[in-house]
Amino acid sequence: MTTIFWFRRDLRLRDNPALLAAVAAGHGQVAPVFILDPELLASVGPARADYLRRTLHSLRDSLDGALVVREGSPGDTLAALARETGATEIFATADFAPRGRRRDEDVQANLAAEGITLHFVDSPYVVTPGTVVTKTGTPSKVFTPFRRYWELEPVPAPQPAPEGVTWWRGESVAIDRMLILAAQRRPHYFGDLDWVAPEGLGPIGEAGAHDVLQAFLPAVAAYDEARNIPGISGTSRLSPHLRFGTIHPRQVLAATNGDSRGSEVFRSEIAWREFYADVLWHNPESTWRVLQPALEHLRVDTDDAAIERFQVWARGETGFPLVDAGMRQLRATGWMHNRVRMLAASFLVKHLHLDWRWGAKWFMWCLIDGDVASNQHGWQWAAGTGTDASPFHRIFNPTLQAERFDPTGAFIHTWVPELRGVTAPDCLQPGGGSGLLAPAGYVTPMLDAQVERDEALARFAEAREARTS
DNA sequence: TGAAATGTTGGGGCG
DNA sequence: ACGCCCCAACATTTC
Repeated sequence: MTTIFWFRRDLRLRDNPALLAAVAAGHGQVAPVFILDPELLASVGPARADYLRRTLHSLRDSLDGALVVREGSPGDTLAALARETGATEIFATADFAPRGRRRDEDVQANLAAEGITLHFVDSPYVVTPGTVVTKTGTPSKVFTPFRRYWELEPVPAPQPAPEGVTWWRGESVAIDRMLILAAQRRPHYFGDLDWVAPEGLGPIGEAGAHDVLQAFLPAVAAYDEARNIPGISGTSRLSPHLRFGTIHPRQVLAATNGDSRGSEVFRSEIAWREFYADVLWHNPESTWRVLQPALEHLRVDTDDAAIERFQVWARGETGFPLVDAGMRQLRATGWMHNRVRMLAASFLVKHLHLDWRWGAKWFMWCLIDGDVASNQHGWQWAAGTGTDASPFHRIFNPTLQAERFDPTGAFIHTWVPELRGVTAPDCLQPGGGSGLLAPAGYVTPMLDAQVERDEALARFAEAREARTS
């Protein structure tokens, strides 16, 4: 009897244990479905929705056009599809983010009432969130011990794509309805910030993911140093593919298991992704609530002037070249180099005195790899509010970061064209330098970094005092 | 996966 | 030869 395979964050055919389970249970007869859930899509950012749309076209191609796309609530849609196909079993890869967990529990219960079994198999992670525990059986709140236990977990070998499957074919709505349903909920502080359709997204879909991985392999050995320089292509660029599961981290680890310092550091970055998923599993509220009680009442600005500052930051017009370069890269490509993400986040929290949630929201709006666990905890790390986060008083100096990580100004010149006529070290300075030939067209710095650093530390002291008194 | 302030040390110039 | 000072380089502390 035909089974249903519900695609979610695992948009691939290779190394997909849940899909293999669906094929086995259906004796080769499977109805592959992706559901456009208006409720969920409404708060998905436009960049990621567009990326997902392209990925779905690629998935449909690799299924010979058989991907069934339906619009509606997952429970009703799956029940209807079960009636059409006669299926009584549905398979999906388990989801571990708070909203997905809630949805999956509801859908599973509703389908069970109709005699349909929804099976959850595998996870988007090498090690399923919640399984890594210390010797005392408690989850690890600190990354380094987490990684030590994580590394001890067995890594199953990647499995091939299913063969000899007869894909069920049925009616679909247009994949491109994604663009209409997505990005409906805009926070007020975005104002009229427009969305720039990202360019240069790189190879799309499952085949694209493997192309990206292959292209990265020669660079793995140098990853430990190269990954910090935004001006060179030293990172894997796999994040959007891991986000949508066009490749599984198992497959990535299997290909990068060398013993160079570079591959060790790269595996560690995979471990960070899994650590954050694990933290979210144990603390679903950490999506929007700080994990450090001491910083719950850190004073942040929310008035009109603060909203204006937020938008200057989002547009990449702060006058701090490396921050602006990163923010413009984000808008133009839907992706930002991690080194610059950390700097931009530090700047929003420590120099602009804004709520990290605003920044996290903007990143989720623009990022093609935007993932609740990694994004929110990355922000909590930068804001000093997370578990095992950077202490609040670690404040990035935008100029020093530029001197260290973009010493020639290559990255700045790519994204801040106004500064192309200005060479390093001038182009690394606020406003692009204070030489006689001040760069035409570039903005003057929106603030004095020294002054705002002191202000951030004062607010930090204030929050700590309020906590202890 | 901070930065800045403060402290320590040791080489070398100099009287 | 010796003490003194300067200061770069590095280490530690503080925010």
